[in-house]
Amino acid sequence: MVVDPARTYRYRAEERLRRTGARVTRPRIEVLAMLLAAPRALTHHEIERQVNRALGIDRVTIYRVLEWLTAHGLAHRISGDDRVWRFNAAEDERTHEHAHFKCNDCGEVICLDKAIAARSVPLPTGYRTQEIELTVKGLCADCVPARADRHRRQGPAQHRQ
Amino acid sequence: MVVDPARTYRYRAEERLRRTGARVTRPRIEVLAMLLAAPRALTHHEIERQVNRALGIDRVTIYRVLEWLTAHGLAHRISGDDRVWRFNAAEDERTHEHAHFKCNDCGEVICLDKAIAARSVPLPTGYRTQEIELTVKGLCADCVPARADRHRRQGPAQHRQ
DNA sequence: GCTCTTATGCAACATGGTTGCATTTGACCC
DNA sequence: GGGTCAAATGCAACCATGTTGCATAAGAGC
Repeated sequence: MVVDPARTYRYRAEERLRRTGARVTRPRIEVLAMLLAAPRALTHHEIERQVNRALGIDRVTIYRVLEWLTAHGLAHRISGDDRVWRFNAAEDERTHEHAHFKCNDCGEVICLDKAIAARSVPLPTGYRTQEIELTVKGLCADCVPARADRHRRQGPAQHRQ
Repeated sequence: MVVDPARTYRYRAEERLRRTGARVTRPRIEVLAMLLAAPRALTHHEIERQVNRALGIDRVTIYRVLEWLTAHGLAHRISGDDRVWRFNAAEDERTHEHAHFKCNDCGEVICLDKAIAARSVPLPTGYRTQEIELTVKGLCADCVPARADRHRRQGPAQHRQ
């Protein structure tokens, strides 16, 4: 039996939305489905390009949907050093460990959640830890081979947004 | 013997600038002196408020000076989740470990460099680590006691910028 | 299908940072 | 001390990312 993959993600998205008790709307379904389908964290831009073009959903709505999904634990937001937020579907509706990898060349961000035990870090007296965020930066599998080459000719790639 | 502390920092700043071999200018001296004097990372805003008001140095120049200091290893840039860059004087002109504490209440950022051994983190096949960035978030010594209290009355504080 | 709340779309705005270009200035040389 | 010239500065205009206010549309319970 052949299934349209996008449809499957939409269905899963709808289900999750329904569980929150809030309204299940087209923009929420589409954005969450896109996050569920993505193998890495997506920027507002990437989502807008697809969802706005296909369905004419407004960019402000997308911002608001992303904020709402984050607030309701269906997605989480990763802030990098390029001043662009990236979003993931929350794997299992509990908070995750905020461990990420970011490619210094193409800007790709992926989650590393597992494996990273958030150990305690010594702080000055009186300070209190609430969360620990670990970001590994480097080169992703696509950029490791491409890099030396590309740099010789034209400098680093534009980051995906 | 009594010494004007600001003058001392300016002197140290000048010395470091001179060692780079590049031009030693007023904006560079002032900005670097301010970073050297600060016990925590400063935002462009904080620097601008002081340096622009006192000396009329342009905000664009401050941006460029900060960029230049960073590129020359005299300062480093910390990017938080509020889309604001913060700057530290580089302690010893070698790269540091990028371990920071950020207060979730007032936004203060301090360096934790020591103590945090950058251990290796397992990545997917083909990925390569270049740097590891560790940010601990929580409450600073000033905000731990103030918080419960303030929250009851008026919500969290504005971050410093 | 009616009603009421909530979400959406649109336009205008805010913030943080960048670029282009004419003018000024630090540093080297005499 | 003064001349020279590349490099730094100041200014204005710009850009990217994200926000706000408000009128309209559309879920969901009945």
